[in-house]
Amino acid sequence: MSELRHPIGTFDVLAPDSRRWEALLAVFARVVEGAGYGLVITPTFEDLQVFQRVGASTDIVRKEMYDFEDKGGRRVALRPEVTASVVRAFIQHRPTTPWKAWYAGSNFRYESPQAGRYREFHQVGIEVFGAADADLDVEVMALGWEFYRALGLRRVELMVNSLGDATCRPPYRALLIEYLEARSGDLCDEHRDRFRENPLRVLDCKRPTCKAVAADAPKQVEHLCDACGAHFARATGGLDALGIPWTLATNLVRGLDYYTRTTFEYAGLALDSAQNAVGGGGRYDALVEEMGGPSTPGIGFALGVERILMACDAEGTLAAPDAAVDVFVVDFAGGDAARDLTAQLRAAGVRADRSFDGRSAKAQFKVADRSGARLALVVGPDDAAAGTVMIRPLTGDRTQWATPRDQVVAEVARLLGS
RNA sequence: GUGGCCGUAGCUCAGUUGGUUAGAGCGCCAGGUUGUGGCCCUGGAGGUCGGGGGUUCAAGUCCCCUCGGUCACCCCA
Repeated sequence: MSELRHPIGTFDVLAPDSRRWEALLAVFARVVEGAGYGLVITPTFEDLQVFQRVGASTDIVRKEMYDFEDKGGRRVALRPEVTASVVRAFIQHRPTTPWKAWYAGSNFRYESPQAGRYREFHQVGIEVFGAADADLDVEVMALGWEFYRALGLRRVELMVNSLGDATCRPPYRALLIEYLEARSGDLCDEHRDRFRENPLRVLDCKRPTCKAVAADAPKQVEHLCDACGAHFARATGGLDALGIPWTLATNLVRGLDYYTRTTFEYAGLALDSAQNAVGGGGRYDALVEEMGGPSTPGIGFALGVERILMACDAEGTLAAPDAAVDVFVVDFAGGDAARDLTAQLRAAGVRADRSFDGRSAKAQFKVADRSGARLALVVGPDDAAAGTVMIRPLTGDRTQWATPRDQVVAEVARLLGS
């Protein structure tokens, strides 16, 4: 066992597994860029305040944040999620709205790892600022849906809820507290004392006692104000119009407190329930203003890369694409040909590899075979003296032939093109 | 933070009631073919048995501690 390892809750991804990551990111970029979203790159760490303003009362910010003091005495934190950073960037740069952004990157939460849960994990996501239209909710939910479909996933469920807004959430909240007050004896230990601070959390509690209470609790969707009700009807009607199946999840409460109106989650039905949340998001119309910016509506989602890959494993989709070079140069005449030919081939757009350290012809051919190359270029002492290169197909009819050294790159390009 | 299970070669694992120099398959390297891959044959490299302490004539094996992995609770992606 070597002494140095990756930190707890982190992991390395090497090829060929990493090719699945490349493929996943390429599919995501294709889907969202095809809808007018542009890549936004924000820092991996931010001033601690950026995250504290977003969710001071949530576990993610309270207990799981990787925060520390840097050498300049600043309190900073590795981002536990990306939305806060993107909001901060929006406020700082004030791009024209509607601003449609996508991202891909690491997030950090200090908790003990288990299946599908890591201290550093990866998300892809989108955010849109400056449009309150319910049709945008439809677009955002549909893009996530399309992305899963594009990966080949079939067993994904879209769950939708509305959390109301500043008009209808407070009265609903009061109603919920009143209900919980009457049933407080039936709540789990944790929520019996704490339901007054954050009553919505009880709806999300997985303990059987709380679940029973939550089942009969008043539902926000039945107590929406007229504006939120119309918004929700338009958003869900839009999903129906696009033929995207969805289910109403009246107890859906997300882990961050900034959501308003439409909230949603994607569940991977092929996964165990402990890690079946493969993505989630919602509207956050008050967040930009809360963080010190102009009053601006917003909506977005974040999808968990590790969870999605688990779902792909479970559904047997998204195989790692084969990576292969086109040509492998076998040189046992001193190495000049391997050095020069690989450079010339690459300059001509041909993927080319070679061996090093003067290995035997047999060893070089073994590596050539493993490389997946279609062609080998062979240069031994006789070829070098004659100024020729042997072209040898590595599959099918393996008859090889000699080609003049100064024509071989063009010849290879022609062979590969056909 | 709490609990279950698990740590032997790069990987997957075997290793008997404690007993000599810890093994296999795969992978890797070399040779069999002084210039030609996949199959085959032969050989080789590679291990402080996670670490520390203890019991014992003797510990990969038993005990304690510790570190790590993994899964679950909580929370979430």
